[in-house]
Amino acid sequence: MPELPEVERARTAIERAGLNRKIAEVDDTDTWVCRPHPPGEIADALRGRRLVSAHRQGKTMWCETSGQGRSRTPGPTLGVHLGMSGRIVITQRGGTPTEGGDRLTGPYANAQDDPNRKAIWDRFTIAFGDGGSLALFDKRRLARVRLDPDLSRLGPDAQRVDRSDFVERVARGVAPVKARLLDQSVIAGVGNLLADETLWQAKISPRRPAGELSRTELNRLYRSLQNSTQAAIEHGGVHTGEIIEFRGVGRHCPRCGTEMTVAGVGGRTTWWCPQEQN
DNA sequence: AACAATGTTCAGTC
DNA sequence: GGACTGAACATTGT
Repeated sequence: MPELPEVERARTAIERAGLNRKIAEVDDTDTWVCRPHPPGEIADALRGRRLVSAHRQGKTMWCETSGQGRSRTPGPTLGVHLGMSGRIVITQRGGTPTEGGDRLTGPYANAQDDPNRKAIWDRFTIAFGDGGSLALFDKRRLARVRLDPDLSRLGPDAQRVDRSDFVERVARGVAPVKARLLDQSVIAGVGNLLADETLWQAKISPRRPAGELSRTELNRLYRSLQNSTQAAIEHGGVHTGEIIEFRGVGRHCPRCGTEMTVAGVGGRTTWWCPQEQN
């Protein structure tokens, strides 16, 4: 699931329900998700502190932490990347399910109250002193947790980049424009579904070489990206986009009725309308 | 059983 | 070195 809109919602959930609660214990024993930190390293760094703010650039999130005890010196930054399927689940005092957090829905709804969920799919957990917790739930296990994450290779956030910066960065090279949009060092936050949605809205073929787009097309692409991103955040995620339900064999373009085309572009399965997207 | 999956990274080629 | 492509990564769902 997680592209920029889902990560933004997770960040908001942390901001609303996960801050300023004392960290009593941390389970960082999944050495794959927490690599390269050895078990206990993240726990030792966080125990006794509090998360004090939640930030995001593209699909990368991080929390700043408080000093310990009377110390005014801030703690380390806790970086979280949701990977392909990670979600943040926050519980309140006494473990009440996810009030204010990201309630599990859709195919994972069953896992919400599954007693085995924690043991099997919670890859990283912070236990707060009040009895609640913040967990990284991730079936696919491609999520990442790390201290003081390196953000230097991320481009500007797709939601905050201004138009001239966007145009200058995207309109380069001979690679397909979709590949350019997916490159996190160019613009951070666009994933496979949001890219298809944006290109469909802008009526631009995903295969067009990025450097050959006209000024008009680039402006349209920028607008479409802003619109589809904002809509996805408000409506609950990229899966709420218009084009998403038209990914599938025999499906038709919701605007013109032409049968959708599928092919690999930029290394990902890509759907587009061959009639309108040129 | 084989393949795709909303993610990143790294090896290899030009 | 930069630009670009494709495979690998761990696991699940179809």
